[in-house]
Amino acid sequence: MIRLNSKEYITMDNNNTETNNESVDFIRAIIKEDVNNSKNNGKVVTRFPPEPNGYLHIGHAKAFCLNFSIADEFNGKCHLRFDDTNPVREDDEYIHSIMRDIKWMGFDWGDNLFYASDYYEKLYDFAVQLIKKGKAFICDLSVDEIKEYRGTLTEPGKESPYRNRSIEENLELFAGMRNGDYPEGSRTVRAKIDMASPNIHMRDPAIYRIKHVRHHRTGDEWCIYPMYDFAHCLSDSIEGITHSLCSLEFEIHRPLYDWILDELELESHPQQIEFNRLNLTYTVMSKRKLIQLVEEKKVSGWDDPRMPTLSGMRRRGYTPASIKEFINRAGLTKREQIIDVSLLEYCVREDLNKHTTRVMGVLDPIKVVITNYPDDKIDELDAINNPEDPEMGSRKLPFSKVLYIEREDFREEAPKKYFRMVPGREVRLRYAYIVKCTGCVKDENGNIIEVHCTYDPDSRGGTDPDGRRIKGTIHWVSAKHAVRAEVRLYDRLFNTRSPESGKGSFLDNLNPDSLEIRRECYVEPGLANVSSGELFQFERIGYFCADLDTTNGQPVFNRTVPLRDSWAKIEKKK
RNA sequence: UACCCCAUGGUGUAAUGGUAGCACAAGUGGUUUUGGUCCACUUAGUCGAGGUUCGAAUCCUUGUGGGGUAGCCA
Repeated sequence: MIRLNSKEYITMDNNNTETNNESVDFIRAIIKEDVNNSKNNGKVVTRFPPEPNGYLHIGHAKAFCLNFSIADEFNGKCHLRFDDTNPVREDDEYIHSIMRDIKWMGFDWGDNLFYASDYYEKLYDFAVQLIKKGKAFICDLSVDEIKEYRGTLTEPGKESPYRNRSIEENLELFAGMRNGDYPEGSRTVRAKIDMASPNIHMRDPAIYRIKHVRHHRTGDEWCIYPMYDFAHCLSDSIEGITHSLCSLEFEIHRPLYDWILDELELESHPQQIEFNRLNLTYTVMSKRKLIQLVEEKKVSGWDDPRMPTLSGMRRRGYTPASIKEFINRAGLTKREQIIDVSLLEYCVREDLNKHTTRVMGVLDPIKVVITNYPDDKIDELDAINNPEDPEMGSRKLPFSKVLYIEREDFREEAPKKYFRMVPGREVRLRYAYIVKCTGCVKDENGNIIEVHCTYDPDSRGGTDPDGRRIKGTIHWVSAKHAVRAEVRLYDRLFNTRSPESGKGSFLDNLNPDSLEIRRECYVEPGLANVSSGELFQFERIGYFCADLDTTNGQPVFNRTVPLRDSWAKIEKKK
């Protein structure tokens, strides 16, 4: 999107710019309205508030793309705030990975880096204020008792016997809690709201608990920590957030969010707006399940290329542009969304098609001998780097008597519509020559070990001099010049559309064939010294990304996504 | 069973009381030195019942279906 002025927005890839009737999602509509009404003096401040207890996945990407993009579109700011209010689950390791992933996606929080733990002192003071107002109390009920007193979804709760302690006593006990006088679990601070509320979150919710646990940033300074519901709204308010965007499951927390800010009579009262989480078919997204995959070694780690984490997707070869495009296309509403992974795949292909260099690589090699080609001759042929972008130029490819082609590109008997290498027929070797297959050589077990053909010297470059139409074109590499490579073929991690639903464990739905490693692949010589992260299209096969495990002269490629394959569809139908 | 939210082709999403459109997926054909890309076309939708209105996907009532909520997690 391009900002025209403070009120009007158009998209570039849409040529009805003059009509300017592009629809916006409901959140942008609300914010636009607020800006038009000069609410918050027309300012927009959003925030992305991850808890540093895990790696970011594409669902988080939706949230931070939203927050950063909106800030950008409305000339505002987006804060990065680590919601580090529960020291038992959090660690610095995650802070680094989260910042890395957000930067990789192309967003910048500038100076606006915050931690909820920076506000512990302020938050403590706010709790004291609430106590002084008679709106919070120290409760000595145990976890089990609190649960019992809370009531159920259908029955109201009972008031805590400690609910009517004097303000003085509450203040004294709270100071004691902070001072470390009491063991964990012995007391909590609770907001005094309404034990009969139909919304359970309003039944005197805990706002502080005792944890004698070292915090990754504040160390041993504190042994009481604020709960999410208390810390989050106040952190938002302290930072002057105008629109606090979160996912749907927090909808029911909104009355509490507002209650706390109202009781404290804070000037800055951000508006919480909830949106739908992003879910993908054939994928699990919950942090718990992703941890399980890592811990039970179902994948190699958080950055396994099959994981929906940003670090996994980066390693797999997904680009930030393709992920953003996908998120934009997925949309934003209040309905539960389960998006087909095929849309994600479409978005990567779309981006990679435009930008990656074409190369030739043979993943399942079989030797081809051009019987009428001179033994020692080496030809240099021109190959176009990207037909979508002439500016990417061309490169030289060595050609010689012995080549490798894909095993599936040769058949002794051709099925209908098969136009690759078949005895007696012609096929084009891409950018090289038209060759005629003359037969094959088998070992004692009947396995084909070599294919023979003759070439037409007049067809250099792959042209057909006398205008005969050659339907098939196949890729190849010169055996003498080829570089051996390892290729890792990834498929979806699960073989059911919603691996999280159904009877058994989601692990029952793991796809046993989600990773296939091919160690004897041959790629064109220019790929000998690729560096990790480089992206390519292997012609006729798919998009590949040089893996972290690549060492000089020994490339390892990850398949990001295969090319669409209409031949596979034809074959499947039969 | 209480409260809250949601309901448009297979999937996702527009239409904000006035012609139900787009994308992905699926299918058919064309172009092609990648069975890729690109192009054209086809299939397919407003959860049900009432009501308001000249007119309802949109507003109201109600039913049904899906989701969320009973951490001293976020």
